[in-house]
Amino acid sequence: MTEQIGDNTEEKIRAVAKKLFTEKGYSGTTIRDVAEEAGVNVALLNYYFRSKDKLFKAIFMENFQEYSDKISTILFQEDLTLETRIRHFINEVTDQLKKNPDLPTFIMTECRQNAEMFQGKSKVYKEKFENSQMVKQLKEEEAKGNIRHIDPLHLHFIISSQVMAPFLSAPVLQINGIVGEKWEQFIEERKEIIADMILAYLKKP
Amino acid sequence: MTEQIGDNTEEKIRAVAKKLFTEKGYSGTTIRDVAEEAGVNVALLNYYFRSKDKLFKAIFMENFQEYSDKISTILFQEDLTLETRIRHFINEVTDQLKKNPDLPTFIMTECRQNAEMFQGKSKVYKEKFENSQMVKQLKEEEAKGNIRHIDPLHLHFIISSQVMAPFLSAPVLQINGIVGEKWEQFIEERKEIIADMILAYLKKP
DNA sequence: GTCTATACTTCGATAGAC
DNA sequence: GTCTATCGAAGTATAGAC
Repeated sequence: MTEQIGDNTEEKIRAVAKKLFTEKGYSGTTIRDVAEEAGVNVALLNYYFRSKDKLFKAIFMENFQEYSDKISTILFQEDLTLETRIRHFINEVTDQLKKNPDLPTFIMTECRQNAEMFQGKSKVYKEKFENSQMVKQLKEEEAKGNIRHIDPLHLHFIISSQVMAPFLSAPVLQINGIVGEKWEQFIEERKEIIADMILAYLKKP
Repeated sequence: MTEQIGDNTEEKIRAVAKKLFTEKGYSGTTIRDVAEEAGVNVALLNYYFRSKDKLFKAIFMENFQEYSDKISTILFQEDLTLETRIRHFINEVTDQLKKNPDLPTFIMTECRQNAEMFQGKSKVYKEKFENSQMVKQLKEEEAKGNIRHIDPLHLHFIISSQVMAPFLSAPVLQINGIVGEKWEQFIEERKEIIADMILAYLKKP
């Protein structure tokens, strides 16, 4: 009973920083904002995290890892048909992002301003992807004449960008009144539309 | 012979600022950077544009207008079949963005941090879209049984986000070696894939 | 129009008391 | 662990000479 989850100072700072960094980006966020909203002072941030940069990286890499692990899992899972895998991928990654709606923006912003940080991770991911069940399956189905030819990179990019799009564009949608209940519905409807669209394309001879 | 286009100081500042703002975002850009790269001093920026904020908005709104005008034109053009309109839209908007590759990021960042600025523009655009040839055509073709039903908002969002995706994700693609010649090729290939994909979906009963 | 010089503000970081 | 106080660096804005 002495401690509630997320109730200690370090967690509080982390939570606030995560919120602000994803909302306003690295440069747009000041450690003073974070401190104020967390109800502490600036010195304490540096006590826990040494610097703004380290605070950022601590939060960011945690988020990113979680997300890319989820993706890998589905890409490699053994017992799925191509169609099921694609639907599963779209549904799971969407749900994952719903829990972390600012992650796509987070990744984009950071890649733009801090590319070096991703060089390594990205190379590993690329190799994993190329050896995944998904790519293997794409080649097999194409050879069997079940689907048309598509560069796996293109397919992967299309799926990923379609899943991420409403999160990246959330502010634009918001301006158009797609918020709250409507937003939820919009995202859910997209799951099926996107999957159907990709599968319609693949299946067409 | 006394003046070359874009060679006067104001245009020079505007050009440099546009470059830096789109590269590094608003917060990431300093007026000292702009001044230095434009070969002038800080005071001159404030002489022409009064403040960093006004400089930014001047450039931004100019870019945005150009882009949304292009979109409107294609949405309203009279003598196009639905298929041609979709292909045309994808091709034209892609080409437009190739000339202005940082505009999507520009818009996203700004909507996130400065939503009020778009409230008006967005409402107007939405009404225009709902009364466009494209939406009219969608309803007609659906009534004729030529295409399946889709909420025009979903379709518009899918097309737009797919066209913008590689620009928003440029840094991620860059990390994966999609640069220069490869980038050019990637974008061009996508034009056809995206169009085929959307049309495959629509045409499927 | 363009420059120098400078006042004012904000930010990240740290020293040191408790 | 947490706070106050303060520093140096970077940024914004303006006054005033040319």
